Amino acid sequence: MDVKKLLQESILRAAHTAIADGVFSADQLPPIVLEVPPQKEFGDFATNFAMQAAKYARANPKIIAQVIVDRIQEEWLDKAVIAGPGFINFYLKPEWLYSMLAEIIRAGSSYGIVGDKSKEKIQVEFVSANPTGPLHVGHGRGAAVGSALVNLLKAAGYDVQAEFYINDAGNQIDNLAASVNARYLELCGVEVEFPIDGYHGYDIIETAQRIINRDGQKYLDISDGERLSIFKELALTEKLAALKEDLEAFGVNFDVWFSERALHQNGNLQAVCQILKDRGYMYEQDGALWLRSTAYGDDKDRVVIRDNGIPTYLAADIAYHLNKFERGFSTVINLWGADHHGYIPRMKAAVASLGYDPKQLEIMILQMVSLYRNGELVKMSKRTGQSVTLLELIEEVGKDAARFFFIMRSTDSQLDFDLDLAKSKSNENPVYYIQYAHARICSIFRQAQEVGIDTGDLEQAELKLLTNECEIDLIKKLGEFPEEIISAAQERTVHRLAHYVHDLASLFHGFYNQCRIIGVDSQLQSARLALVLAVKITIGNALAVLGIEAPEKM
RNA sequence: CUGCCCGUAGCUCAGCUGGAUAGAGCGUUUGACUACGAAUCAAAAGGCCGCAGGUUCGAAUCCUGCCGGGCAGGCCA
Repeated sequence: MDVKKLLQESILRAAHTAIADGVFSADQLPPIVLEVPPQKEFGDFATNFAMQAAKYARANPKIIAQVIVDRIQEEWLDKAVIAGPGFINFYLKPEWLYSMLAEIIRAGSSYGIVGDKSKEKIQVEFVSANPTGPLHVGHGRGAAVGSALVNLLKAAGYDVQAEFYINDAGNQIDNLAASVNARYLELCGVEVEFPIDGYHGYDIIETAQRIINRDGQKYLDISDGERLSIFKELALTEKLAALKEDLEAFGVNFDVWFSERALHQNGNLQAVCQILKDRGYMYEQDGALWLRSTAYGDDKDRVVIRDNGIPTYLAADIAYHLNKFERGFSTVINLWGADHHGYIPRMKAAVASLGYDPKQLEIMILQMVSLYRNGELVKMSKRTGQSVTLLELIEEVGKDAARFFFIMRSTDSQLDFDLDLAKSKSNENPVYYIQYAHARICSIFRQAQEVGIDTGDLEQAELKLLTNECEIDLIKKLGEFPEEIISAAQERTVHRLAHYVHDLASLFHGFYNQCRIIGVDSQLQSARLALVLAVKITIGNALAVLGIEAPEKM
């Protein structure tokens, strides 16, 4: 079925036969990597196996290549030739393309859902923004990449859970309460000083106003402490709801919303400290409790419980990660903003101190996002410390364009987000370029139906009539989708998929302009409809992973 | 000062565990709608892959040192 696998097996067999024949000797063989050659003249697949094997065998790569070529004979293989410094190029008989195409149509919406790794539970924790204000564009990158990564890992067969860690304990929440309190008093005509670390965002005033609208000035009569604690809960509930709403509008959903406060209330912090003490990674000094994170490569040890008895953020985080691993995840992936990268060593050290392999905790750092409008950087407000909110961004450029722009770049690179480009509904926008391909295909099928063409059973069509170069290229590209999913998932690189689907759309548009579909000879017409259907399926499935709509019309 | 990320075409960026002539989009120039959606296509121009060493059959890719930009370095989160 899978030609690539067959080919790998053949190469391996040939190598073993050659060794058995005593042609060359090697106590070890490199993995057989097959790649699509950079140029078509080099065939359908190529391998550098001979060059790699040359190292172990201490022989001339070209000779090893020759030995292998001499020993490969398959009915589906047209020829294998040696090229360049020792590549072996394989030219396959075209049938494999057609059976691949038929299989895509048969698989339909499950094409690209590969493998079954459901034994492996992976958790992805992302966004986890403080519920103290609206999400901004930086969170947008995390939200888009995180949700796409979840989809990608699911497509690759893993059992995946998306989680949001709610920072509903600690300083920032007290500041939130104090800020709302100050705004409330202000609006009630009471003169107050705004808290130094307070949140200046307009949304805080709105929250205070809503409290007044609902409950009037009745909170003026109670003590400051009581009022603060009531406002804390009110604000938290409201901010959290707003967060969920914004994320849903962005196509982002979580399986679990995990409360930090719950960790405190359930005694998880004390418990984890006890475990670390027992394991010898925690000690007392200057009245505080320290994690011996230097034992696992951190620059210095870290305070976990302050000398005033209040736990640091790290304490909750350690308890949280222990909780994650106790839930049975073999891999835990955290998406963090670049400003948190300095936190990695201590977190890894904490995981190691708890007896887990730090490799089980993968931390993906997303570099900063800068917005550009009219070629100029959109500066963030000094006073509120906030840039454009995610919601504003979605309203301005649309969910799909925003997601695509966040996803299309490597997370290691800083992102220059061009607002004008993202919202232009024209040829310069890569999102619409891809969606247009999908809509165009849907239009073709509408058209076909109107003139009474039977579009059922297309996998039965005479696919071997597809012999144009652009048709062949398109089929090959379609066939790469499953392995694209696998490698993107392995490398946690969602942007690869964005590039793939763009390339696919490009090949489709080229084909479309060159080959007439409706109205040609009816056998060829069916074959081309089949091809186009497979493109629609693949684009649709790829976009689904990215969380982007595949429209029927635009 | 130390750590992490980045430096590739005018701009924004790909380039997978080292491999064949370094790619894409935008922008620029020139062409293609009296047949399926021109939000499209075809073609051209455009590169000491930051610099300097090293590793080897072979380096944009790996190592070291510089240079430039971003982000961190709290008993804040």
